[in-house]
Amino acid sequence: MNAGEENLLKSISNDTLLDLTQRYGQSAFGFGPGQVTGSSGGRYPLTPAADFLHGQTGKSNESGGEQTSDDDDSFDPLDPRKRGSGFDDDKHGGPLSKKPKEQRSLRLSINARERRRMHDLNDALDGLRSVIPYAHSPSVRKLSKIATLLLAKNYILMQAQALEEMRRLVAYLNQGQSINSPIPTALAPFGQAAVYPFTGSALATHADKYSGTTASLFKHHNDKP
DNA sequence: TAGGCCATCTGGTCCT
DNA sequence: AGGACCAGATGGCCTA
Repeated sequence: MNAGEENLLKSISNDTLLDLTQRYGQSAFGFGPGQVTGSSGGRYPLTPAADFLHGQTGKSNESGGEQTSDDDDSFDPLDPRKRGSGFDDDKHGGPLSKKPKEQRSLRLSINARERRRMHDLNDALDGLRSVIPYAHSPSVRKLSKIATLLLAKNYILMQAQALEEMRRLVAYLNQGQSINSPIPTALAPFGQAAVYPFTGSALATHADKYSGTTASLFKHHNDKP
């Protein structure tokens, strides 16, 4: 882990998590060990396990060319979300319009493959979104890619740390000490520092970098003027 | 209107 | 040779 990453990890703060909690509501962060927020929102209907499996199998299914030939995938130039730069569009006189038919065909094939690859990547990101703790509500804006990765990374770190604290607690109890004896300093913050171990605000920092403000990441869709 | 985010195209590189 | 991966470029949509 390099210094930048370390700084990032250390900087996920209680404040940031508190902020997320407030924005998404308590239910979105009602996760203890073993409890991931329910993905009952309409957008992420799969269970985490099922979705993970889907993510694992989806790539092989789709990339295997199960149903898509190179040129007949779901690309729709009229769909605003699927429109690209249009360089292969004769109407725009792109480079491909001047190339031999064979080269153009090859290019289209490569483009289709790349599109599928990116769709697989996005499917995997959706799967990741579905298992990290934030409000999976249709009224909440979907996490951006970068926010998804940052949140997931820190969620993993928090879980790992919580697990470690749990192990230490079990070891301590197994030593036969009275439960009424003073809790060691190391265990005193269990449930707080263990779950929210970091100080600073790297997520906010990165969110600011990529989104302008942290708040913009979690804005509600129906917050329209 | 500017900035953020995204999908797509494209050419280059690496791998099998 | 063909496919996967990557990064840059481009243009569209959305929001503050």
